[in-house]
Amino acid sequence: MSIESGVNSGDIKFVSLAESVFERIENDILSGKYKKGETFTESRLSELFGVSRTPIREAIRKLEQENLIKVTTKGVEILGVSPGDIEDIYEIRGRIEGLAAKKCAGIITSEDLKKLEEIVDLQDFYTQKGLHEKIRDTDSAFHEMIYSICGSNVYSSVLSNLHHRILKYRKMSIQNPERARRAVIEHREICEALAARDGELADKLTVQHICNARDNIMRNFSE
Amino acid sequence: MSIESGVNSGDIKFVSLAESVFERIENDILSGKYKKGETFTESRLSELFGVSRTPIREAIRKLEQENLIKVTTKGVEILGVSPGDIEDIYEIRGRIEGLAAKKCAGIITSEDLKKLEEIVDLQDFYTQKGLHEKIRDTDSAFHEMIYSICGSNVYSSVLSNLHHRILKYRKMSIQNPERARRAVIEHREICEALAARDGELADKLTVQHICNARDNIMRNFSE
DNA sequence: ATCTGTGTTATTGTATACAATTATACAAGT
DNA sequence: ACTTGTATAATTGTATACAATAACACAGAT
Repeated sequence: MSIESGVNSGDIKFVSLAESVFERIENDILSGKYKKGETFTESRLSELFGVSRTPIREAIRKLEQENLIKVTTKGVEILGVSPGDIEDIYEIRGRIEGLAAKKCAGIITSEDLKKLEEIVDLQDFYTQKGLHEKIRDTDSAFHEMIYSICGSNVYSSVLSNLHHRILKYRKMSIQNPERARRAVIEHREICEALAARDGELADKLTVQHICNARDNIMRNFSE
Repeated sequence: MSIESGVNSGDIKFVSLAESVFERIENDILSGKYKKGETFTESRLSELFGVSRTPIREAIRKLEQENLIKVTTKGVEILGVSPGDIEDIYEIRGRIEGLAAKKCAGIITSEDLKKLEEIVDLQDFYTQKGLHEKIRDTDSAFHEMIYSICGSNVYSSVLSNLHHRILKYRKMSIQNPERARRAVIEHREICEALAARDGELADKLTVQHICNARDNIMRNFSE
């Protein structure tokens, strides 16, 4: 995130090379930079990122665990996320993200609510400006915040992982200005339901929101 | 698995130390051997498993990715799976495992079906003998097979991960002989629905099966 | 007594050397 | 032509040495 948004304390956190390499490779895969089937040797990645094989290997283990790569005797093979996976991801999110929203309604604090509304305001602002990357980042922030608030590590990790995996496609989706505007409105409605502590409504609105997002993405594929 | 069950080819697969250490630690955590909050230094794990820190660290990265441990500056802290997580896991499985079964009905082959029935036969056998570990292993095998057959990496990885995490509690559950017998019957019914290619029925039976398993486990907690 | 600074120790993070494994090319035999 | 064996090279797997970082204990000042 940017300077003003992510700073809660002035702490300077040490980030290992292994961790940053992991994040860079993950992002490259999820944003479609590497093609499915492409292979890299550890040495190649090592010189590509300018670090030794040790942190590369640690990053590889994490990517392996996320099913984004496959380790073979010839190197690391990119698996990535196929268009076919997208439908499954939306199917699952459609069934459980509403529940997460319902959980939120019962326990959300006024500070959480304020933060959530600020995120939507920002998303609104970026949508009017047409800044796609920023729109997607605030969109991510909204959903991640819901996952975080809902108070369940299980829901949070499952949903976060699924939402994360469709990075590339969400960016495509949001380039449709009509859909981008609609998404802001839907996020606002979810906020209002949470503010009213109406779990059933938050559930219903979230399910509908995900269904709409799914339809929009699938339209992109058929065009 | 045992010698006779897992052998499809005579291949002797090389398994790295990192991989086997990962599996051993994961199993130790999931079976409740290590308590939540317990910490280990890498050196301690290193001498515990008789290997250098390198494979230990690679195993740690994978466990970290599974949210089973947390790496701190003082060592590796065990997070494990809390009883509170169990309800969430069943809630999610209850919503999506039925869908996976439905997918299976459309594409299952007769070989798959035969294997699945063999698993249930074995589970039946072990249930009559009262061999808890074996019962749980065949129970795992049944569900993992469904995940594998359904033809979706997304469903498979999400469900497999969730199912895997409740290892300890499933063992407890199955020690109730009445529940163990019931589980065999329910598995058979799911098999029959799949054999008849009845997706709706397979869905409904699977959802009910998970609901029953959940109720049984929750009973264990309240007693 | 409490806070603060500093040296020490313990621990994780990284690089590198070496071992083990697997793939590949090529030759020889059938 | 095709298989089979073998040497070679490429790659992953592991151990170890060292660097960076963070925790800790303790002395000294206020």
